[in-house]
Amino acid sequence: MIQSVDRSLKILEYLKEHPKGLGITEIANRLGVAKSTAHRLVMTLEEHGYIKQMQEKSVYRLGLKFLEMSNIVVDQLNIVELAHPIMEKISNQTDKISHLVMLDDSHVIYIDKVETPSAVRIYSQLGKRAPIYCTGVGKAIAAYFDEAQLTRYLSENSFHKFTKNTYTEEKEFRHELERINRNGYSIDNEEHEEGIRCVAVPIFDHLNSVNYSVSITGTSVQMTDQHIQEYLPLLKKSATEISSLLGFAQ
Amino acid sequence: MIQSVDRSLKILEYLKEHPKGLGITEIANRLGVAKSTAHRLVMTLEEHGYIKQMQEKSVYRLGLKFLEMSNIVVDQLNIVELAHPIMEKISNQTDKISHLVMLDDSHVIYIDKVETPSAVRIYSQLGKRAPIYCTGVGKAIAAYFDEAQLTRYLSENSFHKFTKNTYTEEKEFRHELERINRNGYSIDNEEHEEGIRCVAVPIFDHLNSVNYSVSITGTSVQMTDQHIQEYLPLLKKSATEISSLLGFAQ
DNA sequence: AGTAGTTGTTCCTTATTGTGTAACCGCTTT
DNA sequence: AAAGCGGTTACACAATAAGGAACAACTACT
Repeated sequence: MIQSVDRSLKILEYLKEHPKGLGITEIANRLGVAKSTAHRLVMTLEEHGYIKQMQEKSVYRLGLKFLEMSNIVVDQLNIVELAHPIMEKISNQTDKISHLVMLDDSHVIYIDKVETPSAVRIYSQLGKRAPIYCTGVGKAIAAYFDEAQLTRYLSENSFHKFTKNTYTEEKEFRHELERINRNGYSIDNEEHEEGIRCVAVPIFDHLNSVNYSVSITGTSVQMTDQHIQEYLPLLKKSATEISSLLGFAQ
Repeated sequence: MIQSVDRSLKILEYLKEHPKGLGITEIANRLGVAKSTAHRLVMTLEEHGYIKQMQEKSVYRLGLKFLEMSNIVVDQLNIVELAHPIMEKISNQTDKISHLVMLDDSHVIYIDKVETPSAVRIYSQLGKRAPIYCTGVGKAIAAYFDEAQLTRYLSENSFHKFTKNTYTEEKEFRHELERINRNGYSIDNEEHEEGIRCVAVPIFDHLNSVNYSVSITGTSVQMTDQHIQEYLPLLKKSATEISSLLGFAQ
């Protein structure tokens, strides 16, 4: 651990906790170093744009450089890469297919899946689009829509009755979303395809918004309510892991 | 300028330019120091969360710490908070992307944006820096530079011809700024990217100075001169609103 | 108005601290 | 099996960052 670098990063920490800014003397006191030392550290950080001196002088704040950097970080948060090993664990422990989907307007897109050798092959394709209203993964995301998003979705999409369980009434669908939001998970009870059930949970990103979800899928024989309750803790824990890899704090 | 701190920040810069990550040896080579030195610097940065080692080992990337820090920075830029609802109105009424930018030396930084679900996705990133001379938002601000600022800007920056419409002659550029100053709005006529046009207006703060601007962006098909004239009253009114929220008295 | 007490900033000498050399470990390749 | 590639650790030396003191600019109080 290099002392001067460590000190400079501590300065950033202090400024983070004091958004109104700190002066050189305050910084020096907190660090327990001479003013001149603090000054040199601050100058170096300022040179690189990580902190900036306010025009009223005498206070320093965090600089815009962090915006630039965080942007790069967000870009390289490739969710598939991060989520894949976690999904492998899910599939290994449950011996079921796990899916990762992404919100795309009024649909979800399957962006990753993990199969297990012994799991029954269920037709699913990466890149496939599926409706929101009749899939576990879709509903898990929609449960976190705000009112404007939801009304817009409902007005622009009609509900096709794929199976006898498909929700087609707005009122019932809204109830279902509320229930999902309360429970933190959604179930697709053969609403899209006869004989296929799945359980899905939302993934939160660094902005606290839900654009992805992850699910476990199987035939209705493999996925009784009992099975689902058994898998839920693992699935929820996994989603939390993925969320925190995406920078979701708290 | 403290050498070790400077080096550590240079490492962050290298990692920014290599989102796929860099190894210790590569970092050491770029810095022109011994592997052990690079390693110690990297360790210190990692300790604080600014970089992280990937599980496949052997490469380091920027860490999530930047997300955390950038949130603080955004918070203290309360203009974003103030302007956001107004920008939402703009986007809703025009069904186009709106951007808020801030002057930063010889560039502008995108500090907020509002997209609409149906608007064509245009590549734009929060935190991105863009040149002043070839963007609508940049020119809207530069039009209010005083003579000293402008000559300084012109002497320190060269104009790269991104497209056939990019201004590269000082004389023409000065004329353009005068025109913008007279009219109160600027147009980016595919000067930065082919096929993208935008219209931007300046925002005044409590000191009557212009450090921000707000814009509407779209493809050249969506943003004909006619569209721009149609959107202008809304955009100007919105900028006035934001200005007064910042304490601009007039 | 003058003075005492802030602040940030600069200079210079010293020894603390960061540096490079070299060896080491774990891995893949030949 | 050994050579080559990565990252990691140990250590002696001297370059470099640290601290003290003095400065300038500013505010507040007498």
